[in-house]
Amino acid sequence: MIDLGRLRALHAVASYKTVLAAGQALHCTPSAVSQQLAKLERETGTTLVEKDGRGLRLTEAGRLLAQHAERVLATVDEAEAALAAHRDTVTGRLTVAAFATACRALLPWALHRLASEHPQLSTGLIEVNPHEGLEALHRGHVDLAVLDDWPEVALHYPAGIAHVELGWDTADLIVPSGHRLTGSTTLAKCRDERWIAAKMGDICHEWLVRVQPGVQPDFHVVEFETQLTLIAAGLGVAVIPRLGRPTLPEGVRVVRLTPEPRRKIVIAWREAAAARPAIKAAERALRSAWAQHR
Amino acid sequence: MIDLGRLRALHAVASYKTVLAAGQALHCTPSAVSQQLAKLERETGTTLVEKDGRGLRLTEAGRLLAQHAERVLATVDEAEAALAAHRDTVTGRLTVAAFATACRALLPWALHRLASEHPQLSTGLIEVNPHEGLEALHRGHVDLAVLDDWPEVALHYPAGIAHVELGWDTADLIVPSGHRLTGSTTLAKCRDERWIAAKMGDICHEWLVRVQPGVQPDFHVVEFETQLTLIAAGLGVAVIPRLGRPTLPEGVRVVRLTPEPRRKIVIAWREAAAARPAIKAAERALRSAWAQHR
DNA sequence: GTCATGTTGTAGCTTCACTACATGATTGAC
DNA sequence: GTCAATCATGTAGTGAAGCTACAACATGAC
Repeated sequence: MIDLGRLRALHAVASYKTVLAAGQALHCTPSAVSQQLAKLERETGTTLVEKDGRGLRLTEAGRLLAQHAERVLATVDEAEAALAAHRDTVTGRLTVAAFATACRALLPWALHRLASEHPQLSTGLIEVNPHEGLEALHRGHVDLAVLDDWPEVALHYPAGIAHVELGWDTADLIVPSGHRLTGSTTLAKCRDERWIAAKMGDICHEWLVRVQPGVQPDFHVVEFETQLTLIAAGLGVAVIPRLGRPTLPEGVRVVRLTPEPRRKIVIAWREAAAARPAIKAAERALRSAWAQHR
Repeated sequence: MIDLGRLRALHAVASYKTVLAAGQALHCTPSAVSQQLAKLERETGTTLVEKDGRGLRLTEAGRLLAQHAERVLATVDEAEAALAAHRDTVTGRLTVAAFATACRALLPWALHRLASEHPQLSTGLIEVNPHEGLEALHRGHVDLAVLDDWPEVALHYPAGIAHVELGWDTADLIVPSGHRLTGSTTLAKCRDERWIAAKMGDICHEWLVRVQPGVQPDFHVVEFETQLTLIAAGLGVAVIPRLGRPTLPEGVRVVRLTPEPRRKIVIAWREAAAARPAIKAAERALRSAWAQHR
């Protein structure tokens, strides 16, 4: 198949009339242009130029090919321009993975903002736990992950995954209204409580048994809304983060813990996609949603 | 500017999904394809592919560029196809130079035939003497020349000019009706005649003074029609070729010469343009016109 | 004729692209 | 869990291709 350099040479000669001028336009010597033309003629088996006095003249075939060369070069230009524009455009599809409470408390606002500011971007969301999120990110099933990272159960970020801190979310102990504990306390003092926690394997569950060795939760439910109902019924206590926490029902009370249990909220993406404008725009939108939440 | 080979690699990967298959399609190793992609990414400053399990997945930018690559490659294909079609098509513009009597006796038929058989070909004609014809040919002012070549004043064909014989044209001595010579004669026996010839510098004039040393024509007119009128008026004799000779007026007679003065009718073209279909078609048309003339 | 302007061929250097092979990652079967 | 199959990619080496500098040649103006 024809080489682009040859077409450029032919097109330059067609435009500038002489090999010398074409060479200047292409930033090379006339000899190089002449050689390119000779090779193009050999490769196409066609006479493209003829001598005309001191200069050259294109044959019919040369003019024909030069016209097509112009189209080819224009198409290549378009491709480059489109790519350059793409580099600066928030576009395409962005799928986000996020942990449950972020899905409720942050993503609706962030995705709405993204959609309104960048109509060319289409978005998707899946709820995941942090491990699933990193996996999905790594495998390319999602483009961005919003993860909660408990220091005590620190996440391991695989190579090729970049992450940045969005902020810190504090969790409180939630107890039934008539509970003996008030004001603030430490986890150690709660050792004998009946615990309500997420299911085994869930990071909140992991965190609890890590932070409070020996704890054996009696109730395993995922949704905080349900946990709160169980607490209100006096069945136990739970540690529930503030982000996305439902309005507290009657019959429960907040007890602050010291030290405060905190989880880091993290945004992660593939380093390979770091330059993508949609990623950066999504980070901005998430920060905006985070600020609004606080 | 983007290189075609790289675009081909990207397009193949987009089509075949794996570097391996793309390599097979492009008849090279997967390593080569991989290197091309890596260079394309470096050159564009864009991430085009991402790992996806054992294979690859194109990024948004990759898909975008692959789409454009498809257009570019299609445009290049069109260019090649157009050139190939052009190679087999009698098209463009063909300018012919011919000597005076050929212009009258051959070219009308030949050009008419060319025009009717090849509507895409546009033609032009200029009347020249053989030297002018070769010059015009050499300089590219015309694409084909029809020349008369008197053996005694043989033409010199510059390098790069090809020629082929079309046929031989005989000339006769034309004398007033009452002239002493009849039947046939030799030029030597006409030494004392009053000569009517073309202008100095014209090849017919050159030929006469070369063949008949010492001859000093008294009348110098270019057109044979006029020469015949002068002969009919009894003012002299002339040697007039048969090709394109006007109908003889009253008052003149043909005297055959021995040996017969003959000129070779030649078609010439630039070797560089020899492969052009229009040149070959024009030769065929001229041969047809020549056969018709005889 | 001489000079300015152009094209083109040649030798040599540099760059580029490809292959062969090795390495590393992932998947699915057992 | 291990192993084999599949695939991408990095590296070293090799051969080809492109470019430059220079020379040779052609043309046109004066």
